[in-house]
Amino acid sequence: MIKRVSLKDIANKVGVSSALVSYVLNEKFTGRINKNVAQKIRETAVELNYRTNQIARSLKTSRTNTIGLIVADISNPFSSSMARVIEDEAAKVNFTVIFGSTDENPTKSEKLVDTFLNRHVDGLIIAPRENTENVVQNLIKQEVPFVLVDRYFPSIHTNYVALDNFKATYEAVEFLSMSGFENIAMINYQTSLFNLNERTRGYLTALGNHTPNSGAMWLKEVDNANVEETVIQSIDELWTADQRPNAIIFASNEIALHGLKQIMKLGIKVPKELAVITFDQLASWDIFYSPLTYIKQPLQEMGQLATQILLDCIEGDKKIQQYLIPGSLVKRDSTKK
Amino acid sequence: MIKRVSLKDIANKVGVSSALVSYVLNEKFTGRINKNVAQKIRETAVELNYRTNQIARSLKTSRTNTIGLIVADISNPFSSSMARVIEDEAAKVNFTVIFGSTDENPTKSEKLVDTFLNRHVDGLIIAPRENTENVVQNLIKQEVPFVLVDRYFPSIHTNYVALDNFKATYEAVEFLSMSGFENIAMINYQTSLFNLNERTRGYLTALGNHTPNSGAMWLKEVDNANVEETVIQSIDELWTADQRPNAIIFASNEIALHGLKQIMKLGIKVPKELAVITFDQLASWDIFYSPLTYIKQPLQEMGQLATQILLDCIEGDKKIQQYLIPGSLVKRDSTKK
DNA sequence: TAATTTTGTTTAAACGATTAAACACACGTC
DNA sequence: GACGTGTGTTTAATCGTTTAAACAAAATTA
Repeated sequence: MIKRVSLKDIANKVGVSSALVSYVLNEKFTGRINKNVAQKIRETAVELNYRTNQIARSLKTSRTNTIGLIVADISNPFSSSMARVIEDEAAKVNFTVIFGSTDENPTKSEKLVDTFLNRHVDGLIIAPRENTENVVQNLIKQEVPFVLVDRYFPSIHTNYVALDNFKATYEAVEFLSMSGFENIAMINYQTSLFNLNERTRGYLTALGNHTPNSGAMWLKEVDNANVEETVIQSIDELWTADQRPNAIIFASNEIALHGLKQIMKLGIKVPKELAVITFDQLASWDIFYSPLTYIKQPLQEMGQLATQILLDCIEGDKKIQQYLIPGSLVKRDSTKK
Repeated sequence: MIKRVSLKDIANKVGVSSALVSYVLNEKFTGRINKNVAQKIRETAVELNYRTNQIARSLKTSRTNTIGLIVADISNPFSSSMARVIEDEAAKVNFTVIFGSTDENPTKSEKLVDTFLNRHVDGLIIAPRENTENVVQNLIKQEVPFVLVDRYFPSIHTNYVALDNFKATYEAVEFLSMSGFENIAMINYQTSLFNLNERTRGYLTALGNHTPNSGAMWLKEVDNANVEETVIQSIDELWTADQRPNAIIFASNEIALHGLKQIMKLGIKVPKELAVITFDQLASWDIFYSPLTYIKQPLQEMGQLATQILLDCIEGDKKIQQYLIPGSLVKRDSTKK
């Protein structure tokens, strides 16, 4: 790359000290500085095409105006949509976002946090993977500003912004019941992640209320490491069971995509034979032959809130902020009786 | 944030100069340095939980080990998948990726490039938007290492990696013809972007070869600023025309999603009444009632190649590298006669 | 034994900004 | 004429690394 123009270059050209140039360009002490000199400096800066060296500035100010975003996989539509919201929100205050995907891999998680801290990000937004409580604890110990999104650990006192998963699935089940679907199945991950288990809890609680003693015969939990296969198997099992469900809730967009494929393969009629509710807002849901009813996560709100909380935190705000945001059930053909 | 440990802290604790600590931790002059002292330094570094301040290092070395990725919209599956590949490829050589979305907005494009250059990224990977030749020209003038992906300007001599769009659509049309679909429509953007026009050119050329004098009566070009509406309108027009097409190619995943919805709405039977081919590999294509035949872009290969070329370029390689990579047609139900 | 080489380490100057403190000068005041 | 007060600008230290060059002591050579 070509040699870049520094404050000193401007200073030399104008015939002043580089301190003065810095003051002018940062609009400090505007009252005291000679108007003509200031003008001259600004003109020369433009003329030489000066751009601040953020690196040097960061070293001095120990602020990088950078947010680190850590998600499971940036190519997942949920993550990338969130990334987009955060990017926009950060840009408003001149922050940039660097990102990394953990692949739900604990070593990668730690490594990413490390890398980002080496780069002195001002703060982190993290969708933490399973069993990374220690990573989070470390961040607290090091007083790194951070916010958890989507997922959080109820046992750790941190900032977080997440969907009210319990309420969301509870309401989904309730809606199905009200619509006349009584045999409601659900496929979720076999996991220790609190937020996902809240989905199961919402499901079971609502079932308890509406169809007493239904037990958990229609709850399937699939293997994170082998989602496709175990989802297919779950659908098969549900469909060959003595008593078939007539509705199903998929607890994630990934599960839903595999599940729907198997539903198509088995020729199951949606919603006639099986009503379907899924999570997240995906373009895909529109082009399924029976447009899907889905639980919409308020991505925009969650992303903005998370960014805002992080910025507060970076500004030194010590107050811990925790938000559970309600989802909304978007009702369409796949749950029409 | 808590005060961080510096080289000096280690140096003081061990009783040596910080230069020596730097040499040890960077494994320079390993032959000369006393093994015991080196060992002691390494131990102390671990003990104090030292992490290099990348900012300081960057200032000195003028290398940030950072790649700037500029796409139209990170939440688009094509962009986010590409981002993921680039992230992984960059991580292998300890590079981090910062990203920004231009929204196909020229001012935002320039601003992003500016921001990233201020942050002294070592290089850029860009999917350039329409009419940003000047931005690209500026990068060349400033000798900033960069690679264009997906899109490029044939008039400017730059590194690029893109799909062989001409060939891809040519082959798609050819395949449809061979399968017995003669009345082939295409919906593309009304644009000046070379790569998209190559799709049109491939389509028209193939048509010329296979169904002489068919003209362009089935070619529709939609408005970038108003995609949904104009796609719907295009489908309607095609379907009410004197002579209906019996096959259609959607030139992007965005166009396809809108188009498929309208196809569903009109009750058009795929592939009986209308065969469909679309671009990109999306999960959505699997859950359309007639799984879609699509032109798969070799994302993995493109992302890796782009990153590799950029790294070469950063290393000082002056050779311009240009790649057009063939896509592959994944044949499924939506084009079965 | 003196000169040279090798070995191990330190010194000090960068990188490019920020910013507290110092400075020089003009002006008014007692 | 001594003193304060404002005004406009500069000096110089600092952030935490890297790295060429200097240095001192020990080992080798002549």
